[in-house]
Amino acid sequence: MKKHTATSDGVYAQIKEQILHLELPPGAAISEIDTAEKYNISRTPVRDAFKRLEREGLLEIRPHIGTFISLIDLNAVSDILYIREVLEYSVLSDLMQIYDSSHELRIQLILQEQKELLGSDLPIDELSRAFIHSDNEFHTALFDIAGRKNAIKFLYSFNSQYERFRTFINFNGKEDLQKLYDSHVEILNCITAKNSAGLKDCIHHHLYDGVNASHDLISKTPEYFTKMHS
Amino acid sequence: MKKHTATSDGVYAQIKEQILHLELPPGAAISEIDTAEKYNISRTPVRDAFKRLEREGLLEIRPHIGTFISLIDLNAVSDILYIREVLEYSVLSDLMQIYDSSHELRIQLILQEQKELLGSDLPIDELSRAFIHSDNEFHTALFDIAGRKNAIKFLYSFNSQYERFRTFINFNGKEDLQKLYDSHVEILNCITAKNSAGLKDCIHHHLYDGVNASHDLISKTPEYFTKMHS
DNA sequence: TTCGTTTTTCTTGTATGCAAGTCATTGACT
DNA sequence: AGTCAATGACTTGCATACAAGAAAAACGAA
Repeated sequence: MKKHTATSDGVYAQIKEQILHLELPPGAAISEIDTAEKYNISRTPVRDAFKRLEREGLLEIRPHIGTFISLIDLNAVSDILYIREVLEYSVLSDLMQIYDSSHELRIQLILQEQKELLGSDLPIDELSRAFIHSDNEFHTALFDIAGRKNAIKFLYSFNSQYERFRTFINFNGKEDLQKLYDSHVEILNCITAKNSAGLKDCIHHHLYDGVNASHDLISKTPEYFTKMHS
Repeated sequence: MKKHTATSDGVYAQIKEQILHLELPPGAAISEIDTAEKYNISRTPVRDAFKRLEREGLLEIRPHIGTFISLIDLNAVSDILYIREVLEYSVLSDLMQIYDSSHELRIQLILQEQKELLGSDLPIDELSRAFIHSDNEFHTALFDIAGRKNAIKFLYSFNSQYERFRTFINFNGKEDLQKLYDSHVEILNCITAKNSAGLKDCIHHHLYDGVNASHDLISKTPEYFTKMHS
């Protein structure tokens, strides 16, 4: 257990991280009073944090029954991926028109960081965590250069379910992260080459390949997931 | 004042409505304790509601100072419009491929309702309210038919700022609502005619025309708006 | 008068006690 | 034994008291 910030925002951030990294597994119960005692604070800030996490889809509060870590909703993940694909293609298409060498350093630094991560010998959970962070930085930088920083902020504000799912599938192994890195390079190549059709394909594969390859991993821990009705 | 549901969700809904309809004007102060007394409840459920509204961008809570109805952020509205335009064009493009006469009744009923509203002699604020509701139903129905009901749910979950702005510009008069209705018909025509390029134009005008025509209205009540830095 | 300090009075943040609902267990009755 | 009702042990929802901070108001000294 880390530092106790003793404030509502603090417990929110800590619990959220634990949920996203699956340290608090989907379906598990988590009570206000236990959490309050754990952090040596009262129920009030814990309640605030819980309500926030509920709205992000990470907690399920059942009044007078209990609070539970929400199951991973693959339908929600699918919806997020769709929105993200559409939005990202639009923004990066615009970016193609204005991208030039003055932006190259910023992007290359991020890609370099990812390359080094892949070459390191970190344990898979830490590697996944660091890589996802860098991945988000990569996409944020592209959106920022395109003048759409707020658009990706919006995306990140409700993609918690997706981030958690990414952590889950990354347990599969380093290879998937390598593929993510490769597709980052491809995306950048499409942008510099002004290859619009290629960009569309790259984005699609970047988002969906990992998901589509995760079926057997899902079936190993079906208790983490809601029943798909499709 | 209406019914007091005496619960957190109740005050949330009521205050939100008052903000969206500008009954609580941007910039105005609103305190927890006053609100609690007004609804004959304690501060706790009021605080829950306030925090929710803060996250939607409708309130600004300044600790130990006060809580205020947020100013209308035109940059945020612009971001929402961009996201909405991109997403709506993508979804309606997909819809073009599957739309047929079996969906016609559902849509025509909504358009008929809008036509009747325009022909009625309701006061402008009630008319605006009812028309916006019907407008949302129109777009929701289209998304639903396209199989993307959740995508528009996401949109609606963070477009509070935009809805409030729409209420504001609708005070301009009935003509803008008539234009919205006309563009609904145009959008539908593009879909049935499978006219992709026309659809893109229609959506753009549908979203932006009202906004672009609102500059003089904005300058009449500049205290409602944050300073644009563009 | 004017400036600086102190106090008073607001605000929201937090802690805690009570109310109300749900579910599991228990126990009495058939 | 089997069935059903009551009780108790949890949970979250709400009410209220107190703490902490910020700003305006009041006050005193130059």
